Amino acid sequence: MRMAELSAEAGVPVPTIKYYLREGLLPQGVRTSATQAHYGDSHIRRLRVIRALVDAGVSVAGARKVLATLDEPPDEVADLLGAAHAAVAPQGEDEIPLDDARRLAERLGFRPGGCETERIADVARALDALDRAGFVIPPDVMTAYLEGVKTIATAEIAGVPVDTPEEAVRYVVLGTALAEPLLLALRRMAEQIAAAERFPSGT
Amino acid sequence: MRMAELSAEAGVPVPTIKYYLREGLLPQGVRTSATQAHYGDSHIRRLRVIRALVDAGVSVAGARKVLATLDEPPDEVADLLGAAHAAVAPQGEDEIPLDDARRLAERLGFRPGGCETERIADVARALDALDRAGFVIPPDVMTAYLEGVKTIATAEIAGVPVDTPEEAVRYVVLGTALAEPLLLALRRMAEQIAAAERFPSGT
DNA sequence: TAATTTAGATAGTGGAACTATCTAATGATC
DNA sequence: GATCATTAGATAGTTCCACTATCTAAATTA
Repeated sequence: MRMAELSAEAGVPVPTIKYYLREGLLPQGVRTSATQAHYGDSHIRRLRVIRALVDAGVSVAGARKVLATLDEPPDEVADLLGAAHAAVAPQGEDEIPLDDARRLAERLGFRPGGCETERIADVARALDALDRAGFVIPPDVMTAYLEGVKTIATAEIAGVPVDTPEEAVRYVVLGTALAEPLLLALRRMAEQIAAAERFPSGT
Repeated sequence: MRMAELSAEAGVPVPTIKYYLREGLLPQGVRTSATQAHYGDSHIRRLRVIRALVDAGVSVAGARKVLATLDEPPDEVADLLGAAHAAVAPQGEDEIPLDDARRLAERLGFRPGGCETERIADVARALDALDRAGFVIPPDVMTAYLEGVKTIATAEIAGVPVDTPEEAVRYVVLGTALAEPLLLALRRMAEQIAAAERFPSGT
């Protein structure tokens, strides 16, 4: 298939496809001459994934990392997850206290070596931001956060398909990035439902 | 306090403060003459909240909505939550099928009137994005998502302080926006911990 | 009086994600 | 085989966003 058809199939403008090619998000097609190349179904699928990532709020640079991990996955699941997380998590350089975050990690069942420091730092940064805004999360709510994410994460990891490595990689890498908007949307929906129960329409 | 001091106290550059004033995120100070105004502690606190929102990934336009809700909150909790959600949720115009999202809402305990359609549409959009990427969430994992967000949302709503309306408003509005990065970071951490248990360092 | 500070207006910057144009070479069609 | 459309690759331009800088006239402070 040629560029025009790829564009039509995937619903992505030609200049944008060229941009993704330049940025290394989409592999080159098979060259048939100096000014022609042709593309296959894998390109269509890849384009759909790119759009999904970008729509999910992942930057083009982040999407490149995610896709690079998909293409050349590390062998160990922990490393795979680490790469997926590194591509998606916001990064900051500044030093922040990790103690509170570490305590939360322990409450989640953390054991030394069971989780990279960078993820603890993520949590620490989020806590720090809350703190700087003067916002305090009630202890009971924090406990529920831990319980909720534990439920979620345990099921996600239990759901990693072990039949073929490709499936596992796809599941872990894309699941990390693409499920985020869904989880946030589900939380908002659940909040409204819970609010309707507690405050039945009258304050 | 004058502009320079406000800037120093809040750690925000003067031009940025002026920008926030222009954009209506920060209320004007009390004018003492044609070229002077002075600011109070409320301005410092407000600036910290603005920075926290922006750091949390909320756009300046979104932050303006969040702050407007803080300043003039609706009376009903449901409306308050709705306004906070509307300010934070990604918005899309296109028509998408709501059926799957509605089914999830029902599994969360939805009852007609218990949740605005816009939140269901959010979920629907997230599901659609997953779908377009060809990514399928295993049923067990989706069940865990529902259970997890239900745990989280129930505790959050139960934690709404009812002593003073101001507290309730602050809790609902800021909690909606500021807890998002924390939840995502906690999920990533929990995933790594769960992965370390299931795949103990050797695929 | 002189130096500093400020409000308000206007304009400029840098990054991100596209989008457009151009050229030379191909491929498809008449 | 002439003509017209298409393409790769290069380069440049656009739009939006969140700032950041400059300027002026007035006011404050030293």
